[in-house]
Amino acid sequence: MSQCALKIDKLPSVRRLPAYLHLLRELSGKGEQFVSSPYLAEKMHIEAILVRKDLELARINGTPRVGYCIADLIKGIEDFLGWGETLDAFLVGVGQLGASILGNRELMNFGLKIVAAFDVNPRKVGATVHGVPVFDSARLEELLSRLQVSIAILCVPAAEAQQVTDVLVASGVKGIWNFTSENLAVPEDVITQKEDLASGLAVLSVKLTRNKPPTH
Amino acid sequence: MSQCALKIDKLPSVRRLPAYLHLLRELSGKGEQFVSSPYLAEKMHIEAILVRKDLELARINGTPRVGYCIADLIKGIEDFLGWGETLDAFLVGVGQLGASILGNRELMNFGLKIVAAFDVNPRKVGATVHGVPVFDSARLEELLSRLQVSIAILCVPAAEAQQVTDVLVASGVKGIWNFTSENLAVPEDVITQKEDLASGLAVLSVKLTRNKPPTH
DNA sequence: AGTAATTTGATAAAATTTTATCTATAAAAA
DNA sequence: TTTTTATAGATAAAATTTTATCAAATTACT
Repeated sequence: MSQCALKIDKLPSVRRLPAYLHLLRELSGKGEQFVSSPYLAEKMHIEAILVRKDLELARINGTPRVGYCIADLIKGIEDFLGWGETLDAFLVGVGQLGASILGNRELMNFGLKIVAAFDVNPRKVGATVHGVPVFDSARLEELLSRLQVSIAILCVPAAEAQQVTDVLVASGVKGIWNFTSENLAVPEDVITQKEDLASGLAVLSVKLTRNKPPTH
Repeated sequence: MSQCALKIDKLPSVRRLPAYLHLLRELSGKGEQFVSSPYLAEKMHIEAILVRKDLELARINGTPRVGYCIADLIKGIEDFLGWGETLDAFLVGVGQLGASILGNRELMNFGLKIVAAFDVNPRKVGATVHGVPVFDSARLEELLSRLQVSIAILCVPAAEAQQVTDVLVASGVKGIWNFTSENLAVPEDVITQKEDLASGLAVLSVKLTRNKPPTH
């Protein structure tokens, strides 16, 4: 087995890393130097041992009775996620959702900088939404190749999702953050990440019904 | 072990159910009667056996060589999720994100009906956003007890999240769909579901970096 | 009618994720 | 200084989730 083939999945852990990062930055802002796994566990509502397992990804050593150095942890997590230097991204589809993503100041803290947005609506083209210029979707291909952007945020209506995706892929986009309800078809070397509001609601619904007193 | 204590977790499966529902409704709309696990698997980019495992939750029997009855599946999934009859919900915080959630027509298909929104901004109070009236946040407690709403969608700034949560909990809210970056503290009998944009981005980032050719 | 092909569903295995246990270590307290 | 306490980290166990295997069932084909 080659040194490159080591599987570093741990997707559930990866999913929790941004929450740690958020907490750690908050603590850092308050001037804290160290943090312990029990502290983080309490905040995150998980077990301390799980926190330690998660933080193994950051490859930072803590010290007994003291905890982890917050600055090191932040750096370690950022490095693991590749959020050291921010990546440029395009956003396609400046509807309600697209606009709210453009307005999300926090994204910049997450390794992503949206440098341009695209829409088919002529009344939106030319405008600037939260500091991001909106271009005509017809220029997507042109600007993609010009700016060498490899990440796209997809917020178009479901009916157009696959078609836009095909353009993105053809222009060399390697990662698509998919906010549509479509299951996109892409080549093997393109990564898609689908965000699905409903899945969270499903979890909430199930937990709520399980929480109710039985009705028999 | 009592008959009520049987653990019906399978959270990953639960998370996928809405995606099945979406596909099934689409097929149903096209007049299809039956669907097979290999078909759904291809659409969802997962294995057929996993589809069958997931669909066990709906407690619907398929027939060999034919598949599952789409109408039955839809009903079974809706019932499992408690999405048979829609629940009323309040939305608190009509910012960009809140407004985009109010505008999400699909939510109604997911067992949730937002009957009122709340904001502290006097310029928003009194308005109607996507058909939902916006009230002053000061009236949250009053209207919660009056309308007996048990689900809240939290879209306020992080700094106010816990404070608003305390009001919600005090007024009998049992489920909070949390779109803030705060880890809310709530009593044991209150369910919170935190939506975290960044976690999806983390997965995308990690997969992208793992996808790259090694640099040594 | 008989055969082949496809799909479900049951059972089992494998993989992943979470939790538990224990030792070593560093700091605080006695 | 010695003892106590809290925490990290290693190892192991348990729980969960995904994948595999195979028999039974049903349809389509010969």
